[in-house]
Amino acid sequence: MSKQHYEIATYRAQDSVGYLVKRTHSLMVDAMEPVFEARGFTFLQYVILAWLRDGIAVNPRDICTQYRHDSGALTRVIDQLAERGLLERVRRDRDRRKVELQLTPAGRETIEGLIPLVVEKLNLALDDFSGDEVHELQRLLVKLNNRLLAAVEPAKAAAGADV
Amino acid sequence: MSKQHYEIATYRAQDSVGYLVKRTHSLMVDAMEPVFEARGFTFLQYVILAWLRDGIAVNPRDICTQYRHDSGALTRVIDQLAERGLLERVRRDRDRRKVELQLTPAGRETIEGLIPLVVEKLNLALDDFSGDEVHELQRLLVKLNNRLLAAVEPAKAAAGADV
DNA sequence: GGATAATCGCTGCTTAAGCAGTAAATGCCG
DNA sequence: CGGCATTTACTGCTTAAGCAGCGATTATCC
Repeated sequence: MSKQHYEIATYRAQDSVGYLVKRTHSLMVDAMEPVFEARGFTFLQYVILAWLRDGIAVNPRDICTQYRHDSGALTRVIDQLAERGLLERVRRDRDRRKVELQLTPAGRETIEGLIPLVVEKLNLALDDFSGDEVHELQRLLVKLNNRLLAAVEPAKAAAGADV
Repeated sequence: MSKQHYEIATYRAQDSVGYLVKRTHSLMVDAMEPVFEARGFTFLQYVILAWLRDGIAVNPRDICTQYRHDSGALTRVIDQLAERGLLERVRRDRDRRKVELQLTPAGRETIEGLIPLVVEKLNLALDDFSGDEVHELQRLLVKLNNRLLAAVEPAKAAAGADV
Protein backbone atom coordinates (compact mmCIF):
# COMPACT_ATOMS: atom_id res chain seq x y z
CA MET A 1 0.00 0.00 0.00
CA SER A 2 1.60 3.19 -1.19
CA LYS A 3 1.23 6.67 0.21
CA GLN A 4 -1.74 8.69 -0.91
CA HIS A 5 -0.09 11.77 -2.32
CA TYR A 6 -2.88 12.02 -4.83
CA GLU A 7 -6.45 11.03 -4.05
CA ILE A 8 -9.11 10.02 -6.49
CA ALA A 9 -11.62 12.51 -5.21
CA THR A 10 -9.34 15.51 -5.42
CA TYR A 11 -7.00 14.59 -8.26
CA ARG A 12 -6.66 17.22 -10.95
CA ALA A 13 -4.51 16.78 -14.02
CA GLN A 14 -2.85 20.15 -13.60
CA ASP A 15 -1.45 19.14 -10.22
CA SER A 16 0.06 15.96 -11.54
CA VAL A 17 3.79 15.61 -11.56
CA GLY A 18 3.36 13.86 -14.89
CA TYR A 19 1.82 16.91 -16.47
CA LEU A 20 4.43 19.23 -15.00
CA VAL A 21 7.28 17.08 -16.24
CA LYS A 22 5.84 16.81 -19.73
CA ARG A 23 5.29 20.56 -19.92
CA THR A 24 8.72 21.33 -18.58
CA HIS A 25 10.27 19.04 -21.13
CA SER A 26 8.43 20.63 -24.02
CA LEU A 27 9.32 24.12 -22.85
CA MET A 28 12.92 23.12 -22.34
CA VAL A 29 13.16 21.81 -25.88
CA ASP A 30 11.49 24.91 -27.30
CA ALA A 31 13.84 27.13 -25.34
CA MET A 32 16.96 25.22 -26.34
CA GLU A 33 16.20 24.30 -29.93
CA PRO A 34 16.96 27.73 -31.44
CA VAL A 35 20.47 27.53 -30.07
CA PHE A 36 21.14 24.33 -31.98
CA GLU A 37 19.05 25.12 -35.02
CA ALA A 38 21.14 28.18 -35.75
CA ARG A 39 24.12 25.88 -36.12
CA GLY A 40 22.38 23.11 -37.97
CA PHE A 41 21.89 20.68 -35.12
CA THR A 42 18.95 19.15 -33.34
CA PHE A 43 18.57 18.64 -29.63
CA LEU A 44 19.25 14.95 -29.97
CA GLN A 45 22.38 15.46 -32.03
CA TYR A 46 23.69 17.75 -29.34
CA VAL A 47 22.91 15.21 -26.66
CA ILE A 48 24.88 12.50 -28.41
CA LEU A 49 27.89 14.72 -28.89
CA ALA A 50 27.70 15.97 -25.32
CA TRP A 51 27.62 12.45 -23.92
CA LEU A 52 30.52 11.37 -26.01
CA ARG A 53 32.46 14.35 -24.71
CA ASP A 54 31.67 13.42 -21.14
CA GLY A 55 32.47 9.79 -21.79
CA ILE A 56 29.12 8.83 -20.35
CA ALA A 57 28.10 6.81 -23.33
CA VAL A 58 30.30 5.15 -25.86
CA ASN A 59 27.87 2.67 -27.41
CA PRO A 60 24.58 3.44 -29.14
CA ARG A 61 23.01 1.08 -26.64
CA ASP A 62 24.16 3.17 -23.71
CA ILE A 63 22.58 6.24 -25.17
CA CYS A 64 19.36 4.38 -25.84
CA THR A 65 18.99 3.14 -22.29
CA GLN A 66 20.14 6.27 -20.56
CA TYR A 67 18.38 8.79 -22.73
CA ARG A 68 15.42 6.49 -23.31
CA HIS A 69 15.50 6.79 -27.04
CA ASP A 70 14.59 4.34 -29.75
CA SER A 71 17.44 2.24 -31.06
CA GLY A 72 16.42 2.45 -34.69
CA ALA A 73 15.94 6.19 -34.61
CA LEU A 74 19.29 6.63 -32.93
CA THR A 75 21.12 4.70 -35.62
CA ARG A 76 19.97 7.21 -38.19
CA VAL A 77 21.00 10.21 -36.11
CA ILE A 78 24.43 8.68 -35.60
CA ASP A 79 24.59 8.24 -39.36
CA GLN A 80 24.05 11.94 -39.81
CA LEU A 81 26.76 12.85 -37.35
CA ALA A 82 29.15 10.36 -38.92
CA GLU A 83 28.47 11.75 -42.39
CA ARG A 84 29.31 15.21 -41.13
CA GLY A 85 32.57 13.85 -39.82
CA LEU A 86 31.85 14.57 -36.17
CA LEU A 87 32.16 11.02 -34.87
CA GLU A 88 33.35 7.59 -35.95
CA ARG A 89 32.14 4.07 -35.41
CA VAL A 90 34.83 1.72 -34.16
CA ARG A 91 34.45 -2.03 -33.75
CA ARG A 92 36.32 -3.50 -30.84
CA ASP A 93 37.61 -7.07 -30.73
CA ARG A 94 36.53 -7.38 -27.14
CA ASP A 95 32.87 -7.60 -28.15
CA ARG A 96 32.32 -7.40 -31.84
CA ARG A 97 28.62 -6.74 -31.52
CA LYS A 98 29.26 -3.38 -29.96
CA VAL A 99 30.11 -0.20 -31.80
CA GLU A 100 32.24 2.29 -29.98
CA LEU A 101 31.46 5.88 -30.84
CA GLN A 102 34.40 8.26 -30.88
CA LEU A 103 34.42 12.01 -31.38
CA THR A 104 36.61 13.25 -34.19
CA PRO A 105 38.61 16.44 -33.63
CA ALA A 106 35.94 18.28 -35.58
CA GLY A 107 33.27 16.70 -33.40
CA ARG A 108 35.07 17.70 -30.24
CA GLU A 109 35.45 21.24 -31.47
CA THR A 110 31.76 21.35 -32.32
CA ILE A 111 30.55 20.18 -28.95
CA GLU A 112 32.95 22.40 -27.07
CA GLY A 113 31.48 25.29 -29.00
CA LEU A 114 27.91 24.31 -28.15
CA ILE A 115 28.38 23.70 -24.43
CA PRO A 116 28.72 27.39 -23.48
CA LEU A 117 25.48 28.20 -25.26
CA VAL A 118 23.66 25.43 -23.42
CA VAL A 119 25.13 26.41 -20.09
CA GLU A 120 24.06 30.00 -20.65
CA LYS A 121 20.51 28.98 -21.49
CA LEU A 122 20.28 26.68 -18.49
CA ASN A 123 21.57 29.34 -16.15
CA LEU A 124 19.11 31.80 -17.57
CA ALA A 125 16.24 29.40 -17.02
CA LEU A 126 17.39 28.83 -13.44
CA ASP A 127 18.13 32.47 -12.79
CA ASP A 128 15.78 32.93 -9.88
CA PHE A 129 16.66 29.57 -8.34
CA SER A 130 18.91 29.36 -5.34
CA GLY A 131 21.74 26.85 -5.40
CA ASP A 132 19.83 24.70 -2.94
CA GLU A 133 16.74 24.75 -5.10
CA VAL A 134 18.64 23.54 -8.15
CA HIS A 135 20.22 20.72 -6.19
CA GLU A 136 16.92 19.78 -4.64
CA LEU A 137 15.24 19.71 -8.03
CA GLN A 138 17.98 17.48 -9.38
CA ARG A 139 17.81 15.20 -6.38
CA LEU A 140 14.04 14.80 -6.55
CA LEU A 141 14.11 14.13 -10.28
CA VAL A 142 16.79 11.49 -9.85
CA LYS A 143 14.77 9.92 -7.06
CA LEU A 144 11.64 9.85 -9.18
CA ASN A 145 13.65 8.48 -12.08
CA ASN A 146 14.82 5.53 -10.05
CA ARG A 147 11.35 4.66 -8.88
CA LEU A 148 9.93 4.88 -12.37
CA LEU A 149 12.74 2.80 -13.77
CA ALA A 150 11.96 0.10 -11.27
CA ALA A 151 8.33 0.20 -12.35
CA VAL A 152 9.21 -0.05 -16.03
CA GLU A 153 12.04 -2.59 -15.81
CA PRO A 154 11.48 -4.62 -12.65
CA ALA A 155 14.06 -7.26 -13.50
CA LYS A 156 17.02 -5.03 -14.15
CA ALA A 157 16.21 -2.76 -11.26
CA ALA A 158 16.38 -5.70 -8.91
CA ALA A 159 19.84 -6.63 -10.18
CA GLY A 160 21.75 -3.37 -10.00
CA ALA A 161 19.84 -0.42 -8.60
CA ASP A 162 22.14 2.32 -9.81
CA VAL A 163 21.54 4.83 -12.56
CA MET B 1 24.04 38.38 -15.78
CA SER B 2 22.47 35.19 -14.52
CA LYS B 3 23.62 32.94 -11.74
CA GLN B 4 26.24 30.35 -12.55
CA HIS B 5 24.49 27.16 -11.52
CA TYR B 6 26.27 25.37 -14.31
CA GLU B 7 29.78 26.26 -15.42
CA ILE B 8 31.34 25.57 -18.76
CA ALA B 9 34.37 23.86 -17.31
CA THR B 10 32.45 21.44 -15.13
CA TYR B 11 29.21 20.97 -17.03
CA ARG B 12 28.24 17.37 -17.66
CA ALA B 13 25.14 16.36 -19.56
CA GLN B 14 24.06 13.90 -16.91
CA ASP B 15 23.80 16.67 -14.32
CA SER B 16 21.65 18.84 -16.50
CA VAL B 17 18.11 19.49 -15.44
CA GLY B 18 17.20 19.20 -19.10
CA TYR B 19 18.40 15.63 -19.27
CA LEU B 20 16.69 14.69 -16.03
CA VAL B 21 13.41 16.17 -17.14
CA LYS B 22 13.52 14.43 -20.50
CA ARG B 23 14.34 11.10 -18.90
CA THR B 24 11.67 11.48 -16.27
CA HIS B 25 9.12 12.26 -18.92
CA SER B 26 10.02 9.21 -20.98
CA LEU B 27 9.94 6.96 -17.96
CA MET B 28 6.65 8.42 -16.85
CA VAL B 29 5.09 7.71 -20.22
CA ASP B 30 6.48 4.19 -20.27
CA ALA B 31 5.16 3.55 -16.77
CA MET B 32 1.71 4.96 -17.51
CA GLU B 33 1.12 3.79 -21.05
CA PRO B 34 0.25 0.17 -20.17
CA VAL B 35 -2.61 1.41 -18.02
CA PHE B 36 -4.19 3.18 -20.98
CA GLU B 37 -3.18 0.72 -23.65
CA ALA B 38 -5.07 -2.07 -21.90
CA ARG B 39 -8.22 0.00 -22.38
CA GLY B 40 -7.50 1.19 -25.88
CA PHE B 41 -6.32 4.68 -25.07
CA THR B 42 -3.12 6.63 -25.48
CA PHE B 43 -1.57 8.96 -22.98
CA LEU B 44 -2.68 11.98 -24.95
CA GLN B 45 -6.25 10.79 -25.21
CA TYR B 46 -6.35 10.37 -21.47
CA VAL B 47 -4.96 13.85 -20.96
CA ILE B 48 -7.66 15.42 -23.06
CA LEU B 49 -10.42 13.59 -21.24
CA ALA B 50 -8.91 14.40 -17.88
CA TRP B 51 -8.71 18.07 -18.62
CA LEU B 52 -12.26 18.18 -19.83
CA ARG B 53 -13.32 16.53 -16.61
CA ASP B 54 -11.47 19.09 -14.56
CA GLY B 55 -12.82 21.91 -16.69
CA ILE B 56 -9.30 23.14 -17.22
CA ALA B 57 -9.54 23.22 -20.95
CA VAL B 58 -12.62 23.49 -23.08
CA ASN B 59 -11.10 24.56 -26.38
CA PRO B 60 -8.53 22.70 -28.43
CA ARG B 61 -6.48 25.85 -28.25
CA ASP B 62 -6.34 25.72 -24.47
CA ILE B 63 -5.01 22.19 -24.55
CA CYS B 64 -2.42 23.13 -27.15
CA THR B 65 -1.02 26.00 -25.14
CA GLN B 66 -1.19 24.35 -21.75
CA TYR B 67 -0.01 20.91 -22.75
CA ARG B 68 2.31 22.27 -25.42
CA HIS B 69 1.01 20.05 -28.14
CA ASP B 70 0.71 20.63 -31.85
CA SER B 71 -2.61 22.00 -33.00
CA GLY B 72 -2.87 19.83 -36.08
CA ALA B 73 -2.04 16.66 -34.22
CA LEU B 74 -4.57 17.51 -31.55
CA THR B 75 -7.37 17.93 -34.04
CA ARG B 76 -6.91 14.35 -35.15
CA VAL B 77 -6.88 12.98 -31.61
CA ILE B 78 -10.07 14.87 -30.85
CA ASP B 79 -11.54 13.31 -33.96
CA GLN B 80 -10.80 9.87 -32.58
CA LEU B 81 -12.41 10.64 -29.25
CA ALA B 82 -15.43 12.18 -30.95
CA GLU B 83 -15.84 9.13 -33.18
CA ARG B 84 -15.85 6.95 -30.11
CA GLY B 85 -18.59 9.10 -28.68
CA LEU B 86 -16.61 10.32 -25.69
CA LEU B 87 -16.82 14.02 -26.41
CA GLU B 88 -18.65 16.46 -28.65
CA ARG B 89 -17.69 19.60 -30.47
CA VAL B 90 -20.03 22.50 -29.78
CA ARG B 91 -19.94 25.85 -31.55
CA ARG B 92 -20.86 28.77 -29.39
CA ASP B 93 -22.45 31.94 -30.74
CA ARG B 94 -20.27 33.98 -28.46
CA ASP B 95 -17.18 33.31 -30.60
CA ARG B 96 -17.87 31.13 -33.56
CA ARG B 97 -14.22 30.45 -34.21
CA LYS B 98 -13.91 28.48 -31.03
CA VAL B 99 -14.99 24.90 -30.55
CA GLU B 100 -16.14 23.96 -27.10
CA LEU B 101 -15.32 20.39 -26.16
CA GLN B 102 -17.84 18.64 -23.96
CA LEU B 103 -17.66 15.22 -22.39
CA THR B 104 -20.53 12.92 -23.19
CA PRO B 105 -21.89 10.70 -20.41
CA ALA B 106 -19.85 7.85 -21.88
CA GLY B 107 -16.80 10.06 -21.90
CA ARG B 108 -17.30 11.04 -18.31
CA GLU B 109 -17.72 7.44 -17.30
CA THR B 110 -14.54 6.55 -19.16
CA ILE B 111 -12.38 9.19 -17.55
CA GLU B 112 -13.77 8.50 -14.10
CA GLY B 113 -12.72 4.91 -14.61
CA LEU B 114 -9.22 5.85 -15.67
CA ILE B 115 -8.46 8.34 -12.92
CA PRO B 116 -8.08 5.75 -10.13
CA LEU B 117 -5.58 3.81 -12.21
CA VAL B 118 -3.53 6.93 -12.83
CA VAL B 119 -3.66 7.99 -9.22
CA GLU B 120 -2.51 4.57 -8.15
CA LYS B 121 0.42 4.65 -10.56
CA LEU B 122 1.43 8.12 -9.47
CA ASN B 123 1.29 7.24 -5.81
CA LEU B 124 3.36 4.16 -6.49
CA ALA B 125 5.99 6.20 -8.29
CA LEU B 126 6.07 8.66 -5.38
CA ASP B 127 5.97 5.98 -2.72
CA ASP B 128 9.23 6.88 -1.03
CA PHE B 129 8.57 10.61 -1.26
CA SER B 130 7.48 12.56 1.76
CA GLY B 131 4.57 14.95 1.37
CA ASP B 132 6.98 17.84 1.52
CA GLU B 133 9.12 16.39 -1.20
CA VAL B 134 6.19 16.03 -3.57
CA HIS B 135 5.10 19.56 -2.95
CA GLU B 136 8.61 20.84 -3.36
CA LEU B 137 9.01 18.99 -6.64
CA GLN B 138 5.77 20.46 -7.91
CA ARG B 139 6.74 23.93 -6.80
CA LEU B 140 10.16 23.80 -8.43
CA LEU B 141 8.76 22.45 -11.68
CA VAL B 142 6.13 25.18 -11.81
CA LYS B 143 8.80 27.76 -11.13
CA LEU B 144 11.01 26.41 -13.90
CA ASN B 145 8.00 26.27 -16.19
CA ASN B 146 7.31 29.94 -15.73
CA ARG B 147 10.87 30.93 -16.46
CA LEU B 148 11.02 28.79 -19.55
CA LEU B 149 7.71 30.10 -20.79
CA ALA B 150 9.03 33.62 -20.49
CA ALA B 151 12.06 32.61 -22.53
CA VAL B 152 9.94 30.98 -25.23
CA GLU B 153 7.14 33.52 -25.43
CA PRO B 154 8.56 36.83 -24.22
CA ALA B 155 5.61 38.90 -25.39
CA LYS B 156 2.83 37.00 -23.67
CA ALA B 157 4.85 36.50 -20.53
CA ALA B 158 5.23 40.25 -20.21
CA ALA B 159 1.49 40.74 -20.43
CA GLY B 160 0.13 38.27 -17.87
CA ALA B 161 2.68 36.28 -15.96
CA ASP B 162 0.42 33.60 -14.59
CA VAL B 163 0.26 29.94 -15.54
C1' DG C 1 31.40 -28.74 -26.36
C1' DG C 2 27.16 -27.69 -28.54
C1' DA C 3 22.59 -26.18 -28.67
C1' DT C 4 19.86 -22.40 -27.15
C1' DA C 5 18.99 -17.86 -25.52
C1' DA C 6 20.29 -13.12 -25.23
C1' DT C 7 22.54 -8.86 -26.92
C1' DC C 8 23.90 -5.40 -30.30
C1' DG C 9 23.37 -2.56 -34.19
C1' DC C 10 20.80 -1.96 -38.04
C1' DT C 11 16.77 -1.84 -41.66
C1' DG C 12 11.92 -1.40 -43.41
C1' DC C 13 7.37 -0.18 -42.05
C1' DT C 14 3.74 2.27 -39.48
C1' DT C 15 2.13 5.97 -36.98
C1' DA C 16 2.19 10.29 -35.06
C1' DA C 17 4.31 14.80 -34.19
C1' DG C 18 5.67 19.14 -36.21
C1' DC C 19 5.16 22.61 -39.96
C1' DA C 20 2.95 25.56 -43.24
C1' DG C 21 -0.93 27.12 -45.24
C1' DT C 22 -6.31 27.89 -45.50
C1' DA C 23 -11.03 29.53 -44.51
C1' DA C 24 -14.01 31.45 -41.21
C1' DA C 25 -14.70 34.54 -37.58
C1' DT C 26 -13.37 38.28 -34.69
C1' DG C 27 -10.66 42.36 -33.05
C1' DC C 28 -8.68 46.69 -34.06
C1' DC C 29 -8.05 51.27 -35.70
C1' DG C 30 -8.77 55.01 -38.41
C1' DC D 1 -18.21 51.57 -41.57
C1' DG D 2 -14.18 49.36 -43.94
C1' DG D 3 -9.84 47.52 -44.40
C1' DC D 4 -6.23 44.96 -42.21
C1' DA D 5 -4.39 41.98 -38.76
C1' DT D 6 -5.21 38.28 -35.47
C1' DT D 7 -7.23 34.14 -33.72
C1' DT D 8 -9.20 29.49 -34.21
C1' DA D 9 -9.68 25.06 -36.02
C1' DC D 10 -8.54 22.31 -39.50
C1' DT D 11 -5.96 19.98 -43.69
C1' DG D 12 -1.99 18.14 -46.46
C1' DC D 13 2.88 17.39 -46.32
C1' DT D 14 7.35 16.26 -44.26
C1' DT D 15 10.08 14.26 -40.90
C1' DA D 16 11.13 11.62 -37.13
C1' DA D 17 9.89 8.44 -33.41
C1' DG D 18 8.37 3.82 -32.29
C1' DC D 19 7.95 -1.09 -33.55
C1' DA D 20 9.09 -5.58 -35.33
C1' DG D 21 12.30 -8.32 -37.31
C1' DC D 22 17.10 -9.45 -39.15
C1' DG D 23 22.11 -11.12 -39.11
C1' DA D 24 26.10 -11.29 -36.44
C1' DT D 25 28.15 -12.06 -32.12
C1' DT D 26 28.32 -13.47 -27.38
C1' DA D 27 26.57 -15.59 -23.04
C1' DT D 28 24.37 -19.48 -20.77
C1' DC D 29 23.29 -23.99 -19.52
C1' DC D 30 22.93 -28.87 -19.89
